[in-house]
Amino acid sequence: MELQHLRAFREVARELSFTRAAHNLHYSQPAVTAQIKGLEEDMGASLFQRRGNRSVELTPAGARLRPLAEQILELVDTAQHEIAGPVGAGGRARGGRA
Amino acid sequence: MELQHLRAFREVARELSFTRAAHNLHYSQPAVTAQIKGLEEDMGASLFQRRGNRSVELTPAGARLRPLAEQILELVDTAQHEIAGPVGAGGRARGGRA
DNA sequence: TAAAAATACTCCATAGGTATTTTAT
DNA sequence: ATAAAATACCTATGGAGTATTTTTA
Repeated sequence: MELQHLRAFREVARELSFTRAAHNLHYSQPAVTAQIKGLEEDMGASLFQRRGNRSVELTPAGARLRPLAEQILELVDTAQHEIAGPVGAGGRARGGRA
Repeated sequence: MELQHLRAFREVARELSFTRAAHNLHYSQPAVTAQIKGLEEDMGASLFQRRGNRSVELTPAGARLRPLAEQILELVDTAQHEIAGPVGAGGRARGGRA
């Protein structure tokens, strides 16, 4: 499982569109398709029900993954702020915080 | 941030040794060094205090990251079980717990 | 037919390995 | 001198893009 794939998954789940998700994430549509595919293989389950041109919907597995993905990404975000941000402590404040 | 890097981080943090962590994770020592380095650059902070041959210790930033990393990886693990487990065929959840 | 996802193909970045060097005790 | 991490170097995998095809409403 890769965080990038989870991000793609989250976006597609929100948009219910690979194309829009790709646009939002600044990826090409095929890239998102590949990311989701990779995640699906990784999870051993289909996450979305694709149907040609219109309507993408979450499979039961996708629906179960959704909240987990959000939690994970939120935690990652927290980590990024907790660590990257207040690094000055213990080390040395690089003149940042006002 | 990459999950693989977090796994490496977690292992090094536990072992306080790049070599042992590498061994446990079935990676080469340089691979782990690179993973940690990547994570550090990604986080914008040193995570370990390396000192030549002996003694690796967590920096304050590393210490802060540790619990977050464990939470994230645990959640990932949960996801892997929740999704990959009860899905089986890519089709439908058969009376799965909802 | 149209709109959206999948596929084919290529390129480049990077992850990983082996061999070696550097570092600190 | 030794033990451990860092560095150098090479290779292979895969992630991303563009162009195109397939699909179904």
